[in-house]
Amino acid sequence: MTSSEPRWLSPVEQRAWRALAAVLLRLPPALDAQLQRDARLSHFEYLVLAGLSEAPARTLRMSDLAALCNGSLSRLSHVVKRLEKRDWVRRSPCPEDGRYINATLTEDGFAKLSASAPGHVHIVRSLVVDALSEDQVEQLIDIGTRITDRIDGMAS
Amino acid sequence: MTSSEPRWLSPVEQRAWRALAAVLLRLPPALDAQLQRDARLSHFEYLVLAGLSEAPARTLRMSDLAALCNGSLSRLSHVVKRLEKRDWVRRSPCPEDGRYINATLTEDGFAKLSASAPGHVHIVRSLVVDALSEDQVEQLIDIGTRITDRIDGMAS
DNA sequence: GCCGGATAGTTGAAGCTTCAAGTGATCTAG
DNA sequence: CTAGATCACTTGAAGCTTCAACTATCCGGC
Repeated sequence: MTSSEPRWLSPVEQRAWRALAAVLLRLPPALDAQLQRDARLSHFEYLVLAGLSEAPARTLRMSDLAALCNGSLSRLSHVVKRLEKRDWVRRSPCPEDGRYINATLTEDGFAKLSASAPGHVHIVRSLVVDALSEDQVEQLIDIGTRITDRIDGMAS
Repeated sequence: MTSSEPRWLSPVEQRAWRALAAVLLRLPPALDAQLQRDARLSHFEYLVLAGLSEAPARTLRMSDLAALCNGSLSRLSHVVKRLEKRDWVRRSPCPEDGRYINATLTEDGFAKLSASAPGHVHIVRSLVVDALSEDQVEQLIDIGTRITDRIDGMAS
């Protein structure tokens, strides 16, 4: 028998998966709603600005930035185009290797991020961090890492 | 001082939040990719079929189904329209209260779900459930519930 | 040197979600 | 009994993401 009955989830496993699925479905809209309302920014746009702000010279190659933000290069390209239009990011080809493009956070972009950060941190605290015990915060690091490691290992 | 310096995240809290954010950004595409490739279904479409399949008479009101699937009524309405076009779901007004609409899983829809379920369960196992220890699976129930409870309490 | 392949990024179309506005049914106050 | 409010749902447009195709640069062998 090549493909017999699959191993269905046990009741506990089902509850865990449903709990995670609910978070996957409902947390992103909640985060986006706050950022959209208070800063007219999507969560992914915020991540791009935040990622650049912590890089040396506030500059990162597009591909490195995409990996940092857990997004595809195509998605990033579209988003950076929008951010460039608002003068929060600038793009310039890398002098050493013409294939690379460097994205740089502008002064305006940094100001925008600084203004938006408190509100964002506040909702992350109230919906996630402050909802969990200290142990759970530690557990979340391990749980999240294990899941993303599995996703990384998918190209096998 | 009305709004002083916000309480930034501690290093451990940051790592936990980043780990969760990575899951939010990368797990849904991974699930969608498998379902799209093997069943030409989005994860949300799968959830709709699965939700109906477990309901009495494989029928649920649109608004109850939306809540069950953690989606907006508008989103569900669009998705059910697509599923109806493929003859996997049927809609009919509720006789008792003309405001409600009942969505029913068809025989074809049930067959489609049955055919898609093993592949979906397999990826949920390999990316999530089997990646975690027993304790972590239990913890995930509590962590996820706490987060969604906070989101529920947002209308305050 | 130069051709083929690999790498980095962009683009446009198609598809999905959200938002705001709209429809129609039912409740409720007077 | 009826006018207005509320509720359940739908719709169309706008915006975002994905996918596949494309451009442009660089490396490696000959």
